[in-house]
Amino acid sequence: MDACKRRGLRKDAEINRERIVAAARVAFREGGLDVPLEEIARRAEVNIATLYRRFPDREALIEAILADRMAEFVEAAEAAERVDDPWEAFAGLVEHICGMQAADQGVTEGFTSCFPGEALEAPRARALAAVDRVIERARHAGALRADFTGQDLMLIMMANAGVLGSTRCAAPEAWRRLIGLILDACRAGRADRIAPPLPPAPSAEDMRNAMLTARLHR
Amino acid sequence: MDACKRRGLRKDAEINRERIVAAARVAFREGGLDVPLEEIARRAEVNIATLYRRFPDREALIEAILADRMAEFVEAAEAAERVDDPWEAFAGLVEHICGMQAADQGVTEGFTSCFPGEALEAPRARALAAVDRVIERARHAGALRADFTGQDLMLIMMANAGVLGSTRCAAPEAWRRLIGLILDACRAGRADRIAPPLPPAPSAEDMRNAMLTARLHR
DNA sequence: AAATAAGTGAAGGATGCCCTTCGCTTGGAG
DNA sequence: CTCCAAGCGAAGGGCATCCTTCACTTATTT
Repeated sequence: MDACKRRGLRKDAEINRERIVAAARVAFREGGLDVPLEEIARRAEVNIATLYRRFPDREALIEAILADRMAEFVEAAEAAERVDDPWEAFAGLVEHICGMQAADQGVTEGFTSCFPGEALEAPRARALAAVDRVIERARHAGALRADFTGQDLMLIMMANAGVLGSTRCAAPEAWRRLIGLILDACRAGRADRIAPPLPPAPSAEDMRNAMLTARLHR
Repeated sequence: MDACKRRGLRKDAEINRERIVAAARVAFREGGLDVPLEEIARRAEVNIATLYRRFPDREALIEAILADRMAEFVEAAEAAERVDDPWEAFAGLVEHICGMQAADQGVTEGFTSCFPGEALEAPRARALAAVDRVIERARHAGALRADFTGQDLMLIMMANAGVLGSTRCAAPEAWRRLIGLILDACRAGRADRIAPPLPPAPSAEDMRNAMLTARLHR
């Protein structure tokens, strides 16, 4: 009764809600986070007003859809912690994350342009913490280059997003080549030319703000 | 008289044209290729109709602006051919190209989303030919990993575009870190894990078509 | 200096998307 | 069975951007 938030939904409304969520999942996956909401309503065979009643704005809908993708992110990161070989843990995690981006355009945009919505903050922080532990372990094991940081992983995700944006249709496997190259670069002892570290290493906070403003500017 | 295409321009019209071009150069650099044409007209202190009279559509304007960026691309690639050390030639060229992307958002979008406009086809082909020669030389000198191809350079540009899209404001030097990493990966003999080559290597034609359609879809 | 070809700007459809309103319909409790 | 709160769809207001039209102005030519 008092329990969950929306369990006061009438049965038909609940059905419609599921139709919307399902349609949005597909639409965001295939068309990115900017697809017209009206298209989502059409795919759900539901009136646009119904969509707006259930989700006050686009952000709310995105949040609902991205929630379980984010959960997968958390799970993948924590699973990587349990992989024995530190390098395999790291490399496998990178591949998993980038694979998620490749499989879902909404993930690509949502994870790199900004991490929208407060509801996703907690799982996101949890995932990043696990990721950091995986990175630290690989570094200390001497498998991962010593100057690698969590910021670099963000960089990799952004780079992957760029490749996917241009090749998703024509060469949907091209991203594998990119992260193959990058993983080569990440192995410890491989570098005799040192890639410059990010200069004064902008804080995660700065990054986040910049991402938000960047998104608004468009 | 019959000679050049637009040398029939009246003097005031020529002046206005220059104002438009100058404004567009700045606007595309700072805001990307999607800036409203009305904003360009405003910056040029010219009526929107004047802009449309001179450039029938956005593509025509983009073509005019990107022409000299493309010329710089050609020049950089051919200059790299004259650099003695094959690796320095290659690495310097990659840095130059990515630096152009970093300096100009219009270049970032124009060079990776698609290469718009027939007028740019010729210089583009010329640049890519020179790039290929630089790559071949570095490979044969044993400096560049044996499996590196011209496609990989495209991949690098796309990856760089992705990083720039998310960091241009907050961390405008972040891209250097990415290409530092990637260049590490490109040195010959560095790879004991082989990055998978692009599978059946989609033809340049396929790539191009996909880029065009991708652009249309947005 | 007048004629005329060319250029200019203000205004105005057309489209596509966001989001809201309002009268009708319907599920489900009494 | 009846009732009504909740849900629904059709229609529409608002805004941004693209691109065009047309009456007026200005540069050049004779």
